[in-house]
Amino acid sequence: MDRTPIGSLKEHLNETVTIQGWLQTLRDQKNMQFLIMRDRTGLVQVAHYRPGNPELGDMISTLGSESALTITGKVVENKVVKLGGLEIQLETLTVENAAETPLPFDPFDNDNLPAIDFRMDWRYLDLRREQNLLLFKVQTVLEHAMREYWLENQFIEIHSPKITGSPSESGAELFEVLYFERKAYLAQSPQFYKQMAMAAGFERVFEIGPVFRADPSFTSRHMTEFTGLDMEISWIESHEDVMAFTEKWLQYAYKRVKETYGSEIQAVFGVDIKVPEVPFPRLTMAEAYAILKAQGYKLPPERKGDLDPGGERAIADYVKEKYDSDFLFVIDWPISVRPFYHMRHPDAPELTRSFDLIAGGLEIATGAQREHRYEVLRQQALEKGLGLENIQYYLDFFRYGAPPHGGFGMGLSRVLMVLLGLPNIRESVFLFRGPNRLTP
RNA sequence: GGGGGCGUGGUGUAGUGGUUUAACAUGCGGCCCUGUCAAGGCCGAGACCGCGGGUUCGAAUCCCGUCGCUCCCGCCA
Repeated sequence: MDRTPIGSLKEHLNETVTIQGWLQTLRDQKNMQFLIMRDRTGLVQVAHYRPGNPELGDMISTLGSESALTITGKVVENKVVKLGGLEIQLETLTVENAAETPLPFDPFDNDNLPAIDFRMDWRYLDLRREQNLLLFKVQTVLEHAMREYWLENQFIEIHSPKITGSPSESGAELFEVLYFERKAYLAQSPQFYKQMAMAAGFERVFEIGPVFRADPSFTSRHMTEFTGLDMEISWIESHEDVMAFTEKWLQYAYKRVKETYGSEIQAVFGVDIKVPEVPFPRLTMAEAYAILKAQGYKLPPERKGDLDPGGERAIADYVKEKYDSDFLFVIDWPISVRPFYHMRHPDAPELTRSFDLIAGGLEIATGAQREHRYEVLRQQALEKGLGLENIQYYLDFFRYGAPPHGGFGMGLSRVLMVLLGLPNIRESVFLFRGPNRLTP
C-alpha cells in the first residue's frame, strides 16, 4: 500500500489515495461527516456522505479524537473548504487504534493546556502538538548543522563511556550504580575522555551524548540527565582560540536553523531567529563585576568571584543594550570557582583561561584551555584537595606528549530553550529527567 | 539542601468566612442541524474544593501538620 503524506495531497488531485494519521476533529452531522485528519506533514478534511453508507457513518460517529486511522478516498478540489481548498471523499476507513474517550487532555486546545507536570505524564500526547513537532525538527537541524561544521573542520566524533569506575572531579554530583560486585558511576561529563583523545593525537574531537548530574536541582533549567555537546581541540594558544571556533560554529548552526525553519518558528513560537554576529562580546569577570557594581546589582557576598544567575541576566541585558548581542563570553574566571584542570594565566595565576557562554541571559556552555603539563596539573589537583589515586589514570594522559588543548561543554536543551524562547527546559527535551521524574 | 507560591469536575480557571443545592470555559455523553470548517443549538453526566487535624454557630475560604507540584537560590549545561 502506498501511503500519501497529507502535505502532498495537492499533487494528487482526482486520484484515489491512502492516508494514515490521527483524527484531530470530527464534525458529525446528520448527512455529512467531516474528519480532520493529521499526520506530521499537515491536515486534511475527509468528507463522508452518511446516506451513502449509513453503517460506516454510525461507526465514524463512535470514533474518539486522536484515533489512529487509515483512510482511502478520492482527492478533490473544493474551493469551499478552508483547509487547503481540497478534501478527500471517503471510500474506506480502517481503525488502527481507537482513542479512548475522553482524552487525558486535548493537545490542540491551547487555551486549556495542562501544567507541564501533567503533560509530562502524557508526554506522547503532548508531543503531538505542532510546537513540539517543530521543536524536534529544529533540534534535528541544529544538531546536524553542528556536526556539519565540525566535519568540515576535520573533527573526529567520539563516544566515551557513560559508566565510570571512580568519582573524578568531586564525586558529589555523581549517580552511583551497582556494577556487578562493586560500585560504578554515571559520567557527569566526557571531559576526561575527550582530553584523552587529545593525548591520543586526534587533535579535534566532538561528542554528542548523555551526561548525568546527581544534583537535586528544582529549577526551570536543570535536568539530571541531558544531552551534552562537547568538543576539544589541540594546538591552541589560549582559550581565545576555543571561543573563536565556538562562535562561528554556533553562528553556522543558527544560520542553518533560520534557513530551514525560520518562518515556521516565527509562526509557531513567535520568535524571529537572529543569526548572531561574530565575534561575540567578551567581558572578563573583573569587567563584569565592575559593570554590575556600577549598575547597583547586589552580588551575594559569599560568592566572591562568581556570577549568580541574576548577575548573568543583568550582564546579558547590559550587553544586549550596548552591543545588541544575545551572546556573551564571560572570561578569565578566578581559580576558586573553576576546576583544577583549567589552565591558569601565566601573568595572573589567580585567574583561569576559561569562559562561560551566556545566551539570552542563560549559561549555555563552559569552556577553557586545559592544563596539559603533568606536574602543573598534579599540583593544581592537590591544591583543590583532590585525592590523586582516583584521578591518576587521568593524570597519566599527560605523561607522554600531550598537546596544548581546550574545549567546551554545552547543553543541547538549553540552546533550544534560548533559541525558541521557551520558559522551561522541560519543554525543550524529549523526556525530562529530574530528581522526582523517572517516568515515562 | 534553603526559601517563596500553588493544590477546586478529565483539563484550564472563578470563588479567599454565611442563599455556594460550588460557577465558567473546554472536553465527554445524548438529541437536533443539506457541507461543516475555532461549526452551531438544546439537554445531561462529571468536584464530598490534595490529605489529616484544629479555630468558628458556620470553612473551598482562617490556623497547624503532611503530601504533591511549581518557581527562586545553591549547583551547573
